Amino acid sequence: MTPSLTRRQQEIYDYLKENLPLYEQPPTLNELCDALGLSSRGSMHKQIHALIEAGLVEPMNNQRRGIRLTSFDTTETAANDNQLPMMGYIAAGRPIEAIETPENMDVPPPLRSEKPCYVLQVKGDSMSDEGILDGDWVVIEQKDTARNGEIVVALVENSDATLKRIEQKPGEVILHPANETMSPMHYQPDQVKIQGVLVGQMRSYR
Amino acid sequence: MTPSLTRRQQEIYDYLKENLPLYEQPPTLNELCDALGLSSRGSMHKQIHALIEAGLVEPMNNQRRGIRLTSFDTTETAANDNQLPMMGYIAAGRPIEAIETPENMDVPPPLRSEKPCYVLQVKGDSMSDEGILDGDWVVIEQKDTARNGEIVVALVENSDATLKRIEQKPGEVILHPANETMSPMHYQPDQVKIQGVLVGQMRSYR
DNA sequence: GTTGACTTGTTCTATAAATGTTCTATATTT
DNA sequence: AAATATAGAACATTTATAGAACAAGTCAAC
Repeated sequence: MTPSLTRRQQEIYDYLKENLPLYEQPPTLNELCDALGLSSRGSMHKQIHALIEAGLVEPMNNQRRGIRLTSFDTTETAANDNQLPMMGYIAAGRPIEAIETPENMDVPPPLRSEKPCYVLQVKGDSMSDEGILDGDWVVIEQKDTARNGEIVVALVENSDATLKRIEQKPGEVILHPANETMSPMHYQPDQVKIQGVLVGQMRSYR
Repeated sequence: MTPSLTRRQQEIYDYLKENLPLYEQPPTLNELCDALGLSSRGSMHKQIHALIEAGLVEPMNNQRRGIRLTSFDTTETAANDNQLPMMGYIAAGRPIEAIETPENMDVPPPLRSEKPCYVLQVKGDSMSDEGILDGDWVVIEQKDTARNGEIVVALVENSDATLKRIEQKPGEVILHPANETMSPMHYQPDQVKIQGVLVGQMRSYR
């Protein structure tokens, strides 16, 4: 959290974070007074100066309309950090094929979780009955446990990676293939290692 | 945003961006004064000079009608803005259900085209055989033509919107349902209006 | 060509208004 | 009492503008 601000300072700072991008030009102190219900330009200046001291607002040396948030915080606000690493390819029944240097991909927030995630590209049609087609990108949250019914990246016998719905019972793990003509596969719990859980999927038709 | 311009500088710069292409020749300072409501050529010169200092206008050393924008800013216009409007919901056989105020969604570049695009959310399982499930987001490029085999948003009889593969023959348009148990539907070309082409798809499992 | 009026960019000074800055005084809260 | 918040006055600087003077090019008339 930001270095202890007073109530008013926090209020003004919140307002700036929220509304500064909406102005065509940064507002004057008087305009800020109107917006926040002050009537003294001098008072507003004092508050702004405190925010400058706190390193949250760029120092504005006599510049008119010079109020800008520190770059530190614009990044934190705009949080345009939607990039996740694209780690390789996954095809049912084969190990994950990692690529040398993972490239970053944009992944919108709804398609990922707050936890660490990565992206794989699907090879083959083994999951087509689940709506995951050849060439799709899948977003995987990195974790080693899952709830029943989730689709997981599972490593079987330390060699084969698959993307399947998981069902865990005492002493048994069942992987349900998407294709309904194929029967579920039963394993001992120590034969199956969960590498991640499917949280998002993307496809390009171009 | 451009390196902090004053209010007037921004106004003049915006005017130039907007209107410079409309002049047969770049305007003189006096013409700019007329256009922007100044009466002093000297004042206008001072403002233009500030824009030159800021790197937004080409330096014009005594040239007549020498005002030109720097190429710098064309790049800034094409800014890295991955946001597309989420316009509403599409369910097979019903009109598109528009929402009041479209919200913006992040859409990674591979899932969209260079042309204007928008996002719809799918309702129902009518496209599940194509790997498009209930709740998926689809990215649509706004255009009224398509190539055979593309998936389009088609408006049939001005009332029903569907997402289907299109096949266009002379005098006939065929819409192929994803579900193979259903038979293709044949229409007159003027019964079908193409509203866009599917270019991307996203799904959240959370 | 040369001349001279005209246009146009450039530089300068002066002025008014807007706006940031600093200060003092007073209330309010803790 | 100390910290916080506010108002308002006084001051300083920036911004915007006008207008004069000058230089350099343009163009028509001779």
